[in-house]
Amino acid sequence: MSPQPISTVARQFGLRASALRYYERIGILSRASISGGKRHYDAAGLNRIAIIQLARSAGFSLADIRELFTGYAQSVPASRRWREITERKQAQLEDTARRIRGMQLLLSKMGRCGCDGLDLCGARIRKAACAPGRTLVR
Amino acid sequence: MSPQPISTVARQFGLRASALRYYERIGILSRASISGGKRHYDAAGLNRIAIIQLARSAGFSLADIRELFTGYAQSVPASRRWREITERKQAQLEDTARRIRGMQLLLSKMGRCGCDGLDLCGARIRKAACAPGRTLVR
DNA sequence: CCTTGACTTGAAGCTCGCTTCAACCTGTAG
DNA sequence: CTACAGGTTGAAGCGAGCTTCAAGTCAAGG
Repeated sequence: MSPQPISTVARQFGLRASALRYYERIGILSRASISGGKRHYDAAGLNRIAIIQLARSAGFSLADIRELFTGYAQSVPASRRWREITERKQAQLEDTARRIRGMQLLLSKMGRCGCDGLDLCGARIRKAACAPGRTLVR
Repeated sequence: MSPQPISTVARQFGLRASALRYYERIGILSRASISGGKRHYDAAGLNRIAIIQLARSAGFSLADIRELFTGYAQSVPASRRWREITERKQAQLEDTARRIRGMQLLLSKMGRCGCDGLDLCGARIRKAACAPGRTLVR
């Protein structure tokens, strides 16, 4: 398969061309070869985009992804990079998940609020005894 | 308790004074009475801030909170407002939680990647057969 | 040759929830 | 009186992850 233009690649991955250019600008995509004033992506480029997409969908920030590509000595194999980086990410996600569970608990209490007016409700929250719950999560 | 100055209130709630002024500006806090060129918060003001804090900790955006305060006819009691709004939020949180679980699953697959080079790994992702997992979560 | 369409560039804009800044005002202590 | 603490205002900045815009370039088709 010959190198493809940016619009084709973008469509393939469900991205906008502007996103690909942005990735290049911030250095997570190496500069695409430009011929005839236009970018063309070969297999290596497509592979990298695939990695970016997968990592994004697992919650990686673009900074995380840059680290994956450029934060290790060349000799470090992909497998170890993934292992190290995914471990950190797991911890972060676990944390996020915990906060979400806290919010859900709080929400279920809030849904059972019996106050007439919001002011009263606020007063009860301040006394930490309102139906919406007395534990501030965080 | 007499009306308190902004710095005291901010400290009480663990906010910055600038945040309180911001809330006022975007209309989720009613304009504080100003005497001697300075804001002073009475019980009603404090109650409202307490509600805002609780709602924030349950994942409400400031727009959600504005709706809670001003998106209903005056006659609608607090209890019903909470019920309606928390139901929507529960659904959103459930959705977020699902996506997080998807990410965790994906991450655990990624951690077991055995690829040597990232390019190879990307190629496998493209063929949807790489260790990091073949299901793109969303 | 001219138009069209797809691309290029750098710069600026967007959302969210604030924070920071500069310039100014007010009340109190010494 | 001055100095100082602690406010006030509007405007601008931040970070993340892009998108949008204006102006220019390039190749193909008629």
